Amino acid sequence: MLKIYNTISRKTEEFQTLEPNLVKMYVCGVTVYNDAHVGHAMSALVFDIIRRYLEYRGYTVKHVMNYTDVDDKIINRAKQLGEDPLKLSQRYINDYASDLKSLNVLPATANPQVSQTMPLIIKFIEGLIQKEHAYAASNGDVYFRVTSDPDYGRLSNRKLDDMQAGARIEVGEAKDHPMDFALWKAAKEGEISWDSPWGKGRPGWHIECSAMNLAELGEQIDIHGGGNDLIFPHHENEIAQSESYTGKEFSRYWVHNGMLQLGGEKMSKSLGNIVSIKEFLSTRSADVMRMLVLNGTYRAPLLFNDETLAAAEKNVERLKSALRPASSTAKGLAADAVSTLASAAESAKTNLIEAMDSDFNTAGAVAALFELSKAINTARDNGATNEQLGLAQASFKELAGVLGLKLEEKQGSSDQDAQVNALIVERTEARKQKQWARSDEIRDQLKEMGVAIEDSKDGTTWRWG
RNA sequence: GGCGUCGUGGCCAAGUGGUAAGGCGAGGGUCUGCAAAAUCCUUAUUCACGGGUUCAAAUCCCGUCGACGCCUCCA
Repeated sequence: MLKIYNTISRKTEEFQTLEPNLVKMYVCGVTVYNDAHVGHAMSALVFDIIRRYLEYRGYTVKHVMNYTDVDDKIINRAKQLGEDPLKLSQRYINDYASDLKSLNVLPATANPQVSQTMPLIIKFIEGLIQKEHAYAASNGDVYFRVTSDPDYGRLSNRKLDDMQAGARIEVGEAKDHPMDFALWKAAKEGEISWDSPWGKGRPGWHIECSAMNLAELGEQIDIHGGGNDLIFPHHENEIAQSESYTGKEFSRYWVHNGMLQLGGEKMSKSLGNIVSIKEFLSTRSADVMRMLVLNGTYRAPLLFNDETLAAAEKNVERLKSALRPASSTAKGLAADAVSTLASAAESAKTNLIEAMDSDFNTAGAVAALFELSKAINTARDNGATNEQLGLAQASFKELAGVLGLKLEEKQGSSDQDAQVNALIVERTEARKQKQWARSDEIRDQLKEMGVAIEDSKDGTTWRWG
């Protein structure tokens, strides 16, 4: 039985879907005006892992991730670059999509964009005005009336009175209540805008997600996800809008990932302590980024530093070792050793499911993979044939795949491979002659080229990496 | 100040009432010409601190200290 921590109840709850075997999951995507960073990658990976696991458990997952392509920051940046804002955002949408692909994140089943949801957004706002949850202000903005929602604040566990007490909240002149938030913003001179019953303008930040949810998944969804920095005000306001509009519970489970930490602080565009996904992938593999996430707890802050990265890198290498072929001189395993390996594969599966069922305990799931890789490697060391290893390796690969790990060895071109093979032949000859200096020289040369070699009784094997 | 998450070995991190998974690092062994990889052994009588409940607590309760996030755009 899968259990998920639900932000709104602050409890771990049994997971039950609205419809049998179907999960409707909406995850807040990014505002596209700049290169995405590894913090965004963390969030994308967390929900990719959740989605993969749900699918592994037999659910069909409708996974919606939106793009915010209309926003102040986009407008500002477009102005700086002298570029059309929608062109700019489209450029970064394509960019982010390719980042996600590089990270082996499965494409969402839908990727709605604000700019393409205008009619529904306007209709949504009109509905809220009709139900007196919103009002058009004198300045051309439309605001949501927070006092019209008796539950307002229940996701983030805040009370309107407490929030008002904060000195940082200034009462907008046009607002009836300081916490009222914009559904529609009147356009400033020369800004990109859309026609609406309230004049030219554009949507506020929160309404887009309510509208796109409705468009893609309907009135009620199973999982709503995003970074925990979105709990307030974004998700709080989404709930207020959607539930005021439909009169129904919006999302059953609210799932929030913790923030990636660089130097003890949240990585964010505004703090400037950023490593972009592209920078990361120029030196390390997608599996390493994913392993970093898997090693942690999705809800907790994730430490991004040399030590945690080095560990993740080693972990990936270690898992890869389980997939290596049998020794060419393997004599075969005795029956009892074969069944030991088979039961190791069985318990790895059981343990992985048990861990993941417990609020996506990925660290526990990875531990199950380590146990199995050890069993496989031991079997190989004891002379297992490829056939004997095959079954365990297949389940190992399947389980790693549930977590989204590819565990592929790097490939070289055939020219490069030929060059390496020639050097290996030369080195083998040198070793036969006990010319250790020459042998080690070639090994160093290969290392420079990015080739790791292993000598054993039955010869030398090598691989890129 | 308010809300929330959390504080487990050198580091990352499971474990939420019955006596500390896993990984990285470190030390030692097997293997090797030497390495590398793999594998084996060792590495927390103890879970921020102080009280309390209990036959029994890292796990529950109270308090203290500390970290991080949100309260303003943010994955």
